[in-house]
Amino acid sequence: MVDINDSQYRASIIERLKEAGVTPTQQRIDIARILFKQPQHLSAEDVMDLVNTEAASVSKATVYNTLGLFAKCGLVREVIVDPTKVFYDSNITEHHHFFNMDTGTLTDIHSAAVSIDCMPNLPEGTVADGIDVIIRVRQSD
Amino acid sequence: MVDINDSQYRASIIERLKEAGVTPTQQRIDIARILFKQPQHLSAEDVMDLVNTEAASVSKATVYNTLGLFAKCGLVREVIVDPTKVFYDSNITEHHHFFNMDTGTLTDIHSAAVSIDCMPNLPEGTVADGIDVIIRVRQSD
DNA sequence: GGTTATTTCTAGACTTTGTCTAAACGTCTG
DNA sequence: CAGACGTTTAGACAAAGTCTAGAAATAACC
Repeated sequence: MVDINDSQYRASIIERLKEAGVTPTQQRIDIARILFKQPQHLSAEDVMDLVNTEAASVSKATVYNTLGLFAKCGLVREVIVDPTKVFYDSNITEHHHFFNMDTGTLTDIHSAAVSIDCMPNLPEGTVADGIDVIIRVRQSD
Repeated sequence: MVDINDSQYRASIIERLKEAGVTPTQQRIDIARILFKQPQHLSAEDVMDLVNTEAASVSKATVYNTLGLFAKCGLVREVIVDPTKVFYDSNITEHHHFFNMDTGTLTDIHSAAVSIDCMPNLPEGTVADGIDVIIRVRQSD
């Protein structure tokens, strides 16, 4: 388990933000430290709660702006499966998801476990941006 | 193009609702007539507008309740791709979707064009409910 | 037919996620 | 120091969808 307050971890976060072309401000570092601690799926509200549990306090607007910015820069991936909220996935390697509709939980599917064997023709005048495969599951017990 | 007011069409709608175990009330018929007119992707608001364009007037709560009921009974399929609203797809045959992020438009992908070659192991204590494949696209021009 | 019981529908209040705005704050540069 | 630019903030706002309590159908029973 990564220690969020470790200074080397902090330095690596700053480096990662810079590489993505994002100015590493205090608030962005606070948010990034929580997101990148481990591969996970967090809603904006989860991030708000986690970042404000510690000393730091980041406003709602900044949390939303930052998550949107991170998504745009490829630092996190937006996962849209729950009509009530967006999940931000800190694992940006190619993979897919199980979504448990009863618990609202996401679980990763290793990329190799699923393969799209032929790419369908895209609609006129469009380019592909990403492929999401979501397997919806329910509790059996 | 199906005429929504055709009495045979109306009778077939009622039959379809009954088969799905849904009591065919006036409001449900009004909504179903619009949905099943052709394979399409409509938001709850789209349905509200369309159903209230005609003579009939159906309340917001009923539109939401009815769409939820239809989805539960397998008469329509919920498509969750846009964080701001749910789409209801009147095509319930197996297929997938392109989602144009610039226009907010859904387009069908014929089922055969994509194949999931091996079903990954589901999480403990769950059963599969459905597989969604979404290819996100952007305008190239 | 008349009287209950049950389901469905409705208006409008409410909740929740997320956006917008305008001001304040920071940082960098000349 | 002063101005310019990017970032953060509180709080107002917007939009999708839910909830509630009563009205209106519908069905069930005598």
